[in-house]
Amino acid sequence: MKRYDFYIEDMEYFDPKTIADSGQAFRFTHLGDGVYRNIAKGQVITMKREKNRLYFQGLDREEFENQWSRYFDCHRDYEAMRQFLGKDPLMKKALDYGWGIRLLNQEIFETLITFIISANSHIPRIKASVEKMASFYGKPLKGGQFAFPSPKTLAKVSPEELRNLVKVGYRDRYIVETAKMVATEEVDLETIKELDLSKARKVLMTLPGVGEKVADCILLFAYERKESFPVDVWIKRVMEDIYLKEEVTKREVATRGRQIFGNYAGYANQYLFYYGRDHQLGKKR
DNA sequence: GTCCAGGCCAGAC
DNA sequence: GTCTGGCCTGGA
Repeated sequence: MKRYDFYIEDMEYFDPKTIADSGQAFRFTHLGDGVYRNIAKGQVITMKREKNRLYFQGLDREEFENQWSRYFDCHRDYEAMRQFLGKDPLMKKALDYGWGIRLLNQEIFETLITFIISANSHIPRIKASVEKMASFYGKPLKGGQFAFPSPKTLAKVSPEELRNLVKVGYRDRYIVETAKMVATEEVDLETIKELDLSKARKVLMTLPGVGEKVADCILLFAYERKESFPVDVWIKRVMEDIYLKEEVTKREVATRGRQIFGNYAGYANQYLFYYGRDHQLGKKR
């Protein structure tokens, strides 16, 4: 990176490209030459990994330590996690393949809405919708970028407008209704932090457009519930093929996933997803 | 033209 | 509680 504000040396298991492609966040963009831009927390930052150095621009070292370190999950011991998960052969491969994944700790409302959008969709389309949503309703940031809109703002948008402008399809009313429930604090996203996993899940699922899978994603990617195990089609295929050796319901896959991987279930999930999807694991011909 | 993708919801049993 | 069909949209 030609210009940077600071760099971190010898940071293991941190690769912007892998994070950008891991399907947990939708505002990473490859600007070319290995430089990635991300927008979060009202900031636009760019980063690049070159060998053992991780270059950052748009924030200084102090900001990284105070505000971004947790976002990038830097307070967790990835070595210990990899030791624990690496005991089985498939997971070992998945850990190597997705070596640079961080399990991000993102903003709650943004994660909630983007994962409602993600239902029955795919990454390029989700990203396009989220970018449009930000540019139409978000606060302007530097470089012509936009922050993710607030609950209040989205609560006031009409579903028709959302559908036409942001191309979210039938999820339009889910988004507006959910934004309303958050804006009025009918559902308080902060107090969910205090609840145990199953209770938190239930509360999230009272929001329209949030089912089991989306709730588990929000818990994992925004609430730091690393024992959460979201089950999408890829995880289901991989788990049935490699671990369970039988076809079961998604709910059963989630339960058994948490049993097998314990407190690291969320990490296992992320590596399996990234590896399984790229290798088309368990896909029926 | 047909098919389907990181699911959710409503309605029927 | 479990199962089924319908659903926006865009790209293969």
